[in-house]
Amino acid sequence: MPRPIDDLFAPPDPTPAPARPSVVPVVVPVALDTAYSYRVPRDLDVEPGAIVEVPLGPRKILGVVWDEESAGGTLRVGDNRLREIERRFDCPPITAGLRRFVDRLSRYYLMPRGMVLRMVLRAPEALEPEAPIRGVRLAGPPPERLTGARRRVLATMEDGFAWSRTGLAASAGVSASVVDGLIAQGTLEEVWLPPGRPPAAPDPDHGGKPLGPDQCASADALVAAVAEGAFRVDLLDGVTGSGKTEVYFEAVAAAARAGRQALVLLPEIALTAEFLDRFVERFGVKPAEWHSEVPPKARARCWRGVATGEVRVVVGARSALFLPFRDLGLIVVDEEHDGAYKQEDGVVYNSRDMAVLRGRLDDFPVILASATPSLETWVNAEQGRYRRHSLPARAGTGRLPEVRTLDLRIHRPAPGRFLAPPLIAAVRDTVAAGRQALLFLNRRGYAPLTLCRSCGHRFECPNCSAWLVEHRFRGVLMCHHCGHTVRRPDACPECGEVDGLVACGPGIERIAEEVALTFPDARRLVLSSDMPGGTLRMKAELAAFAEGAADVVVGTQILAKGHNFPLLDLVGVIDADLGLAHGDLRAAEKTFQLVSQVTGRAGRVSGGARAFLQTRAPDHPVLRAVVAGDRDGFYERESEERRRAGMPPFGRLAAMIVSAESRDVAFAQARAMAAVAPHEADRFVLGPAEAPIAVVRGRHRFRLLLRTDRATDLQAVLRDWLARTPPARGDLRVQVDVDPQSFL
DNA sequence: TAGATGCATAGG
DNA sequence: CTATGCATCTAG
Repeated sequence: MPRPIDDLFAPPDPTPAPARPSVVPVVVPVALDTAYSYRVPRDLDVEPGAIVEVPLGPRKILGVVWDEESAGGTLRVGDNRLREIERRFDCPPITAGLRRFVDRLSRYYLMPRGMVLRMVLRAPEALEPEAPIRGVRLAGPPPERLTGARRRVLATMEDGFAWSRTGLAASAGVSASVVDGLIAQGTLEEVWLPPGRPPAAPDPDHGGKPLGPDQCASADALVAAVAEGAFRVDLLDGVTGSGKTEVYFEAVAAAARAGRQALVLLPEIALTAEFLDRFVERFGVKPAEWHSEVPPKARARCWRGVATGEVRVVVGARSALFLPFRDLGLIVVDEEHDGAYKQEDGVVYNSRDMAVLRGRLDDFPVILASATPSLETWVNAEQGRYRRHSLPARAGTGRLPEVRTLDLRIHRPAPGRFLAPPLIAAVRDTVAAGRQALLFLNRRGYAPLTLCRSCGHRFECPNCSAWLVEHRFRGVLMCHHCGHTVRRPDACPECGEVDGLVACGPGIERIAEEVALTFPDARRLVLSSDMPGGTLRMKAELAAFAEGAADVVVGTQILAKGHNFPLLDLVGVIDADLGLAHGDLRAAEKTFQLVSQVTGRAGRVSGGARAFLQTRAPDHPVLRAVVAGDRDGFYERESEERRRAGMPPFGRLAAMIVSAESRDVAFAQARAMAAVAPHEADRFVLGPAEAPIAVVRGRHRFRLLLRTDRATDLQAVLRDWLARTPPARGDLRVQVDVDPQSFL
């Protein structure tokens, strides 16, 4: 065969092919930090990044061939007792960028490298080619005995197409054995169906709304950043409803045009059906999705497609950051301030920060979008590390609502009630005008405190010394710290008084009750994350409300998150002081974000919308900033206060999380660790009231906070603390939390 | 992390 | 004596 002409003029290969290394480092997805050495069989070709199967102790597990320089130990080249790599999977290698990402993340959060790699290898089915699906198609005459079930199957098959066995059974409403019976009769025959394809590539020119002038300017800057392709961070900072999504869609389109992959991170993607619709509108196809509710097959397909480069755009939750992109050219972190970006369980990491790290390691731009940026992002923009693009006004015909406080000391609700008269009047007007009202209270249940009228006994959690919250609908008292639940008693356990228990303060159920009494003719809807039906039902109800299926919605946090309610004219915040009181050092920031987001739901399409903040502290700077729409003023004051207190982002904050199944065991360890806290100059705090901060999967957790002013390496301080920590015994676990978002 | 091992205790 | 449960150890 003649050689191509270019080859004839190519200089001869200057160096002979390097001898294949006979021993390579392999990182395995278990709690180990250093790579282990394995021999490479003669007939096997492996390079760093190759995904392999290796023996480890008694089992065989996945591993990734690592780089000698960063393997974390020395390669045991001379050791003749090394075990051998079993096989190499037929799939693209993990890129150098992702390997460096695993290295850096594990250092930053003091996690064993293997545990971080485990998050990359989360779809083991993706490594084997997808098996063809057993399908059936019509092949012969109807069976002799034509039962009802069989008739339904045949009716379903009338379209003449091949069906998968399970799909057919489900669609016809019969069990799979009916289908098998028809195969045995010769009516149907078995065929192999090709496995499903990964989602089609988005079309950057499919559609798009015309952008306003501010949107255009921002979009142009972001598109230019993507075209240039180098690392930088852009903050897209636009008020609620300013059309940020459309703006960053242009950056995604630019990445698609440049033939590079893009990742859009969303908090709590399971709820964002609306986002997917907008994506389809803009790009003509659905994006590949990656989050915990994606079923295994689709998950494997997504992973594989991302690795081969076939999948161009992924929309995902925080874990999508660990997908093995072949050529990632852009990450967008939408609602970057959202706490859902922080993983608090297992490997602790904040994916907003790690998105920036990934962009730096692979040299591509990262876009952070939010109407209420986190303080650290705002400060980074102020200091010029991030470029800031502001969208100060709503897109289209929308206008920001007029926000005012309602001083509850003046506008007193009726006894035992929680809605102030002006808010009641506003709801009435709004509903009468055929528009919608939203009442927000960030507290689940009926009442946060139950006490005995005759002896003053308070119901407290035996684990946490927090008040038990009454859930009247379920008839229980429940601890929101640890989940401890008891049936609501009729009599006081202290003095035995019957029917003397009173509910104090409002929860969302109680507001719903008051709304039903106050507006009996309005169509009402209650939404709370703990209601039966889960995500699916919530999604449906949010969509129904957006379409006008109710006049008044009462709900918790869930209402603050990015939904578009075109008919919404009024927002009432039942307790705007909630969240300002407790000891969370980010309380002001979080309250500002939450109240801004929830009031920002109104007036998305038309002007004249209003928002009321019920409060006992109308002069609180956070509320005044929301009322005045003075975002920059708020951020300036808050950052000044943080700077003075040496709190993040100006000082370093970290925590040890101590957990065990037994509260006492965990607490004892926390105390012991407090005794060896690292450095006199570092200020150290055991969690507030020395109470467990949470119970996660049945484990009581304490958090030990470390605040340090030293310009030293936080990791070094923590490593030192860990080293002097008394050894964890039994099921006790100690883990590090760098820059915790809250310590309550 | 997960499986193997070793030790203490309960039951016959 | 075995069965069982739990803490501890270790992997190339």
